[in-house]
Amino acid sequence: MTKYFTNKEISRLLEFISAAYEIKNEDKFRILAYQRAAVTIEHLNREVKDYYDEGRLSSIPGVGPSIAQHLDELFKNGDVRHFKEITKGIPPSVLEFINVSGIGPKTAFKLAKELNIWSKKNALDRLKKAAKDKKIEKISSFGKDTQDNILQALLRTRVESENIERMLLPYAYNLFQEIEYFLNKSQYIDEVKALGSLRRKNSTIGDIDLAIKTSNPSKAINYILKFPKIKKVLNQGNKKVTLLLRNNIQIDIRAQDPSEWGSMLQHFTGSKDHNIKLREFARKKGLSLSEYGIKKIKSNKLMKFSNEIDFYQKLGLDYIPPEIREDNGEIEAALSHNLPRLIKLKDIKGDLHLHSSYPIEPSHDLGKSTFEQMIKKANILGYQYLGFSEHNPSQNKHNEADFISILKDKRDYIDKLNYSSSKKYDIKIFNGLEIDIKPDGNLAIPDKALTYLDYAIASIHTNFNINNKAMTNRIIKGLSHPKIKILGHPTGRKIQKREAYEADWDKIFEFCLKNNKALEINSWPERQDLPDTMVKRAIEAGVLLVINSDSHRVNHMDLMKYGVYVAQRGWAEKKDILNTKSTTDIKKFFNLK
DNA sequence: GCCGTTTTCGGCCCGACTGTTTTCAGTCG
Repeated sequence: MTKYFTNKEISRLLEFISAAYEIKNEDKFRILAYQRAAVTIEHLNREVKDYYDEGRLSSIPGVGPSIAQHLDELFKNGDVRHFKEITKGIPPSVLEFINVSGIGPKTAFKLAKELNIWSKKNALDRLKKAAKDKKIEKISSFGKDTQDNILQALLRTRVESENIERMLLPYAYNLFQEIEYFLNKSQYIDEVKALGSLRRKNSTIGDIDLAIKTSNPSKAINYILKFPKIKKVLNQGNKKVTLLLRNNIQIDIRAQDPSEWGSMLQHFTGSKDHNIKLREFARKKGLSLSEYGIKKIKSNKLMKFSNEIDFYQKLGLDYIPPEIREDNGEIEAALSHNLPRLIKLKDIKGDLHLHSSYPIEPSHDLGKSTFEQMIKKANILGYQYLGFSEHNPSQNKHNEADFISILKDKRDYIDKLNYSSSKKYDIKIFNGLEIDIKPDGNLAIPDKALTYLDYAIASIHTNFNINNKAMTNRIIKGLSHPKIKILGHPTGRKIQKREAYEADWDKIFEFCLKNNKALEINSWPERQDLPDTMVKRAIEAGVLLVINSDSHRVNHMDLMKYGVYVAQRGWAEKKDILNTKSTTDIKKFFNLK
């Protein structure tokens, strides 16, 4: 009888084994191997259980014959004998403690032992109490400062566990701009740049990383410390400073000389996985990489780089855009000159998911801006077409005749609009609708009413918790009508609020490819749906995507850029995105004359 | 313990900062 373990549970288990090895002073490369396997599995976009069922556990990167065998045993028996032996004498509380910033395996073990905190339950609360009771400073090799730091870190860990966690990208970006504005006022700071996950345009951001270009780091850092929103300076040296702001956001700032600016950007942009892979690659060429440059290992000679392009070129690589530095094959592609030419915001020629205030008596929320206001904005954005796709009229308040009359009226209105606005703007207006896919897969609108539309988006807004097979069939059935051209916010996830629903995406991709349906990348910051990893999968499957803002008012139309970022992170090129195409091509895709 | 376009054996990313046992281990990114 096989047991089920989630990726997260397996990742935590391997992390615990790694910690146990570290506490026992085992070989550091074995520790590293477990750590790497844990991290890979945490970020895997398929279930480890699927690999097990296929007998391919060791095809997971970082999982070799030994770990594969242990995982095999885990799925078969529910536990692993070898793991039990290793973790013998290691308190489970250690796994809780190492989540606290500043506490690693060794410190965790010592705390657990000296304070006699064994079980996981309430481990952090008990640690906090010990710190408050000044028990930690009495342990040998610990002092008052360490005790204070642990207490402070525990208070922040608390916040994390309450799910306040990570910022959405726009929030992080606005905060960065505020800091940037302040820093740029200093005469000692030549340039300020967002690095880390912010520069890579991750959908969520933990800490804000940024760099300053300066020839006088100590003066520059003194200036930084005057930033008004600082609650606490977490650590401070000659080259970097870590701040905690009043909103509990952590800011890492790194100062570097202009001559080393390029290597520094590369180093601090990450991702960690990308950098590790890059340094391993460099090492094989006898080179060692750091934020200071590229060093020839034999001669110990350091080459400096003022820009990143030269840095990558020195390694024989094409310049890799920050958005795809995730160790997803970009280094190999850069070596063989096969990097994607990522889509840009200016490639976008229109927006096909807009909710106007047109009184359509919808099932969900109506937009707040008029057709005219949105067309005017589209003109400013340089768009060539727009698609209005309000939610379908509510089912329980309307009969078939009502549907037909409402949609016929909207058709007439749009036709007139196309005629009148064509004198003012060169923008084609498409008459769309966003239609609910009901739990049984039927559309929430009578067939006859669909004839008035140019196209429609089908979306799931209710009954998310059905099984994989039922959801897959529901989506495919919902997409089947010829007027349906787009699957809206396909996975249904809301970041930090709702998980994506279960579905067989390979099957859905295949259906879309065969039947000319596009999958949406919804730009709404808390959706960003499809997520980047799914974008990459969809593109590899050959499916066409469309980036939409899902605007409910005029200023939302500026959110398009966040959808473009997701597309970039998923390796999308212009050709992969429907709304980079001309009005004529869109008409063809909609089967219109 | 993992891994391979120099290798199936012999390597394995690199440096900053902190606190304390004051010379370096532990932790982090």
